[in-house]
Amino acid sequence: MLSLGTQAARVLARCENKTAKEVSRPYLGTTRRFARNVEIFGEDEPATHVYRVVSGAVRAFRILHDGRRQIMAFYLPGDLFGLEYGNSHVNSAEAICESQISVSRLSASSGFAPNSADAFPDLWPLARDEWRRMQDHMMLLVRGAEERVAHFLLEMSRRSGTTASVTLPMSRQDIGDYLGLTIETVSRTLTHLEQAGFIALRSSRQIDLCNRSALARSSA
Amino acid sequence: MLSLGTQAARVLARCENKTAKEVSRPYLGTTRRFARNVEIFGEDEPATHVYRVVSGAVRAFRILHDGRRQIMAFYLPGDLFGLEYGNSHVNSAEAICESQISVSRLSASSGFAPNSADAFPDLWPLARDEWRRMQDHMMLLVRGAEERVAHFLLEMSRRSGTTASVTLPMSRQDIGDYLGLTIETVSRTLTHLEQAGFIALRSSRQIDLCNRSALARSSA
DNA sequence: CGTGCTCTTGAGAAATCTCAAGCCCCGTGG
DNA sequence: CCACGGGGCTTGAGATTTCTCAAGAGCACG
Repeated sequence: MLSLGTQAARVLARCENKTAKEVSRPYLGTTRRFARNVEIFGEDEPATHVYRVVSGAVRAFRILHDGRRQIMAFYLPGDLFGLEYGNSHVNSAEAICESQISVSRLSASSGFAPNSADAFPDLWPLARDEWRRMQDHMMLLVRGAEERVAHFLLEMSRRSGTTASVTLPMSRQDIGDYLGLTIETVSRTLTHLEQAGFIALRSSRQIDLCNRSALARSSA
Repeated sequence: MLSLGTQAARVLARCENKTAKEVSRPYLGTTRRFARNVEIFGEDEPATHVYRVVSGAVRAFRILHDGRRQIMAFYLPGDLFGLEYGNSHVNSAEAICESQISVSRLSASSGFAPNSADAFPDLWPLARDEWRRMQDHMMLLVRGAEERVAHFLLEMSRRSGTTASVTLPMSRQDIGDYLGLTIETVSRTLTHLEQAGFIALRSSRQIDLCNRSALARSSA
């Protein structure tokens, strides 16, 4: 069993209540614009940069053997992404809609050079957030369609910081590929939730959450 | 966007080709014995130790609202587990069968005290392995029953280092809770794989992999 | 006012789950 | 040595959920 020692423990403690959005190291990145469906990075590409969504939205995904696409995560404004545990990307990332992405190089060639003891507390909260999101996502994939969709709506609402209504940047296909459902099932489930009075579809991408507690019960 | 700087980049590079099993910091832990189905740590307990399986097998899981159990990971001899990103455990862990677990305290009170730059390369490969395993697991949950079971058998075979045959320490219920299937579906799928000549069930826990390539095709 | 894309809806097919029964293995005790 | 009992595993049949295939509706854009 490895021992982690005093300083690691202190660093862990320091990270504990810090979220990825609060990581406050200086920004060195340039902001780039990506059009809808344009690739930001691809699977197996060397992971040379880290990214932050300034505006818009991003999907990270993998293509399965049979051509199906599994979306591993959506990233919304403020979210960091693209930092890998290895040298190359395991997922591809694309802009879901017209997006501004802050891109910064991950290497010595940037003028800024903290030692690794400084970098560690930056990396750890990112890893933790990613891990938690993924763990929740995994739990989601073994539940019924209504639970998945209800949970998804609440997650999007929470993450976009809205209360009464949520604007989805992604298509039904994206939602389906994220939840492991077909677009038809996603659509039908939304219709059911509307008929139950839990939500109202202003338009297909604009959804009012009329009854959050009922939604939460559905997602439970 | 945060910058990671030179040393972090070097450290990442150093970690790149290191797996959890190879992490070589000194062991300080004492080896404890856990009987079948005995809890090693529980959800929400403070994460004060790190664990390594010496013999036996461990399941890490969460209980869902409705009483169902989702197994997040199995740990086999040589695997490290229980290291969390926060202060407390998110999963519970139990011995699947009679197991010896090496337990070491994760704090300053252990005599061993590397600085965090030393601890970082220990933590990072662990996080990476865990992340990869989880990502694969997630991809698995959106596929058909036969693919899930075939993949599971190959994974267990690979991880236990055997070639022709695999001995499963866990019950059908454990497998089902890991794969998001019922025990009946797991059982039926194994029967199908046997009828197809891909495997042979010596006993319910002892499975010969007669045709690995066919299995791999099934799991693809 | 078409055209193309996305979304919704329907009906039948397929996969998985649920409920129920029975089997197998193995340890225990007569 | 054999009957008994319990847990784990398998099998079956019908219910349920989700998928597939197909058609049509809504909407933005040229």
